[in-house]
Amino acid sequence: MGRAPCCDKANVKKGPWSPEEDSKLKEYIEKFGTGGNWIALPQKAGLKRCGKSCRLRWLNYLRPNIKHGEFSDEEDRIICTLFASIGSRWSIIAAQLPGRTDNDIKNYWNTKLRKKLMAMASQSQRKPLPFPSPHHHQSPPLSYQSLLSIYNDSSAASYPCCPAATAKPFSPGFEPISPIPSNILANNSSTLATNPSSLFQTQEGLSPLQYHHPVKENNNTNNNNGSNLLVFGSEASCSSNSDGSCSQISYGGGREIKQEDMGFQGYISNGYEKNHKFMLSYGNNSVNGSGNLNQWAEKATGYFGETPPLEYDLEDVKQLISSSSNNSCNNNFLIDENKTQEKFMYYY
DNA sequence: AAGATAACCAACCGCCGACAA
DNA sequence: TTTGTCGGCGGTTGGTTATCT
Repeated sequence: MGRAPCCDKANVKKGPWSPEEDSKLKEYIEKFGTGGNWIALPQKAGLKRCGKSCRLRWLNYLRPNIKHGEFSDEEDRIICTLFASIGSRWSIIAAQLPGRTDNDIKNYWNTKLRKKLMAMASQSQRKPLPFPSPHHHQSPPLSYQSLLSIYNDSSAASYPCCPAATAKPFSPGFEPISPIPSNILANNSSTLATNPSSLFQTQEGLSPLQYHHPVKENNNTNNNNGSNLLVFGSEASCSSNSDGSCSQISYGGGREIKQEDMGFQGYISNGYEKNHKFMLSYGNNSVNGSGNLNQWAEKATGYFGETPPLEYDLEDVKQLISSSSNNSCNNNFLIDENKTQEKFMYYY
């Protein structure tokens, strides 16, 4: 049984929005809000548009505080990192980049960022690879892992970070990663079956994303010296700080994350500190370099040759993150040697 | 200058999950 | 439990602009 169309397609306008339509929509929403019903909105607003179209136009273009234009290096890095961790879940990635829309980021990734990484890779092909390449003995092509590594290296100059690094990988303008609601990455969802987060599954088959809720700067109970910890780890749970507050929130099942759930703007204004560390840990595998190098070396696919298999992006980017943790101090990922399970962790 | 090609990006489409009846 | 509706998401399309030949 097919689904009824959301609107009478014969009587709705399609194509680019005119300034008049824009102002009508903007005016209406600013006055009355969406009313929680996009389908009914165009009629009320006097627009001959599909409700979905109105919603998209509002979210991607008319909404206040939308940022257009060039992406910064930091934004690039964040996109790469999140792409590596959660894949093409643009709405989630967008929620971490205030002012950017999922559509924007998706377009940017598909048209520029991926190519940017490729270009960097081809430039650096004359240099020795940071990884052994068992599959290609001559002129080994780069994998996406190394692409991202190259990216991190090339932009590292602006972040003279070093291991002890409280140096922040994010630009001063970057806001904290907001709490990822539970629903985000439920490991038992069918969506995630094809989702990269499944790569972080533990041997035990547990892989929900663990998330350490950011704590306020003045919360001295955090055992990371004020760093907040985001863990994509093995167990859905909520751990308490000594003061009884819960600074670690884990997310299991539930509905999909919504951008408004992320609430990054309100969150930003709530006094969370902005000096963040970004941390990736693969648990035991990441404790020493060889683990990751082996991981790299054992990978049978995902190298880029003359015709880069872009479908391996995600896989490669993910592995890169683990690899790059050990090969460069100027990436965003640090190792938590205390972890015994594979975890994807963000400190901030 | 003109046509061809590439790059960009706004918008559309269809699927999915949540929710209510 | 089933069915219908809606919001939301991600993939894709197609029009426009920029660049190349």
